[in-house]
Amino acid sequence: MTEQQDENKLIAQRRGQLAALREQGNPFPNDFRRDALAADLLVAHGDRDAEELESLGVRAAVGGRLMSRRVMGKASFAHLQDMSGRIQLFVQRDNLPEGVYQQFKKAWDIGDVIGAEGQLFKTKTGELSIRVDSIRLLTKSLRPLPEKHHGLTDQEQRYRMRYLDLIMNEDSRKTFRIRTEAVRFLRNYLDGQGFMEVETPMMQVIPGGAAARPFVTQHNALDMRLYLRIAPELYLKRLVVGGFEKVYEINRNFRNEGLSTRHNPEFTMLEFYQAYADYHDLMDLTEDMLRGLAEQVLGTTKVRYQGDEYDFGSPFTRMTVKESILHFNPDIDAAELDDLERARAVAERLEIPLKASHGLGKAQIEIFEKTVEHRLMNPTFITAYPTEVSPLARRNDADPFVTDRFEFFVGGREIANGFSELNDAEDQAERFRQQVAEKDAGDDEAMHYDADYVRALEYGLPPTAGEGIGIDRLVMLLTDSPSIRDVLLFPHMRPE
RNA sequence: GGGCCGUUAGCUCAGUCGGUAGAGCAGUGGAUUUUUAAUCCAUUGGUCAUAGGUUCAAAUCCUAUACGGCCCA
Repeated sequence: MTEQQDENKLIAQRRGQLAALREQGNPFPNDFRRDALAADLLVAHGDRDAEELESLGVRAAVGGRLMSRRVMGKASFAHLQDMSGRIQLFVQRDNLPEGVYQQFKKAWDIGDVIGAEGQLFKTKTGELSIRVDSIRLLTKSLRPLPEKHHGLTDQEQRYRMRYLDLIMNEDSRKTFRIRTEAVRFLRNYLDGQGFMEVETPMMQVIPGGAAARPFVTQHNALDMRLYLRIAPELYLKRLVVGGFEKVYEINRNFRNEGLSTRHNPEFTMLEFYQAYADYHDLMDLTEDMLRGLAEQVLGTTKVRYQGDEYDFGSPFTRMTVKESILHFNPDIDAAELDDLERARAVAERLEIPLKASHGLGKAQIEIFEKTVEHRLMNPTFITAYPTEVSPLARRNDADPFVTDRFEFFVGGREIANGFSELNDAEDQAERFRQQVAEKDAGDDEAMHYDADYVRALEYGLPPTAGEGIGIDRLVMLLTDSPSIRDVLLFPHMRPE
């Protein structure tokens, strides 16, 4: 958008007012100091009656954005909005120095940032208000705010101009406060369990730890290609090798994929690793942590999402991939899932396209994703993922066809993925070689061979379990948001 | 990538069968010293997303493009 394109008469008018204000001095002063927030005043004095307030004579200086103005001749009511909420101002001509009321009425606009001071009182309708005896313009706003009662509803504008969305929509402010509170809870929880927060590279020479297409960038001085990370996993496990036996990181991952209501190119992941633990321990931890999270952030373990309700209070369901397929597909026989040819026939019946290179494990997962995943509504752990689709997970001792791995689902969506780590360096090397073969065969999401990671494992990774939790999807659940864009302050958008 | 829907005043939205572009809020002028979607009177404001096409005539019908929303892969 060019500078001039969206100018209009309303903006021109305000520029005129600003020019007039410049004549009188700096229209952007920064010497006003407030001593109260709207919500704090309401908490402290909202319940007092008119006489009590009058006798107490409480004064307050508030700063905020002018959100409404009702002029009734020589007196006006207005609402000021600050970071905490809103408070009403009662502005009277005869209570202000000569000329100030006229400025308030004519030169200032809704949307301007104002500082005001006066005594608290109750209006005859009982609303706590400030009887203003001092008021100043602190920032002139040049653009008109959206309509006061419908607000800003256009999704595109809400995403592109989040600042305006935040000014206008309390729901939006609430969503991002919950997001911050949720992340804070998770940090506190893990800190309390003795985990250490760390930061690992966002730019990697070999993008590892997940199956995804990376973003590519260029380091000029070293003249080399670098990748934005798709996961921190392999670095966090190097730290466990180094003796930091309980670590976590909350940070951005980048995946070069399409956009959808569940996908943004950059998204936030919590990953944590714990030595001398297995995937059962992490399921227990996850269950306790997420139940506590819901209680802390929502005040209840019943999470309402898009008209449904998910119960985080009861023990989370746990079943294997195969059990879940049989549970949701009564027409499939257990034996059909144990034979590649028969599993392929099942996939064909379900209209799932399989590549010739896909083995039995991949076939099972395709059937699972098509028929089970979207039906896992209440919190559910699915375990025993095939080794074929789990190149970094430890094989199960009793059944090496599967790994000691789980994924966690709520509302039909994958929220977390965890497993006992593969710490057999020779097995890991072999699995990397298989991934490379798949990449050579055309799978551009297959992993690279990471020789330094294998070398780290050769020094010895203690028995360890690790997990990743998708923060954005978790916050979507907690805030009843239908799109990932609703929980990202600045979601990725095509250029205007 | 495919399908469906949307784009009209600063914002929220109407716009009939193709026949002069509408409302509310905001703004502007006026009245108003307890309003809170304040009220009352008057009033300004439009590249109907963009580019083509059909037609005597297009916001309206057709095509393409852009951006967005929803669903599917």
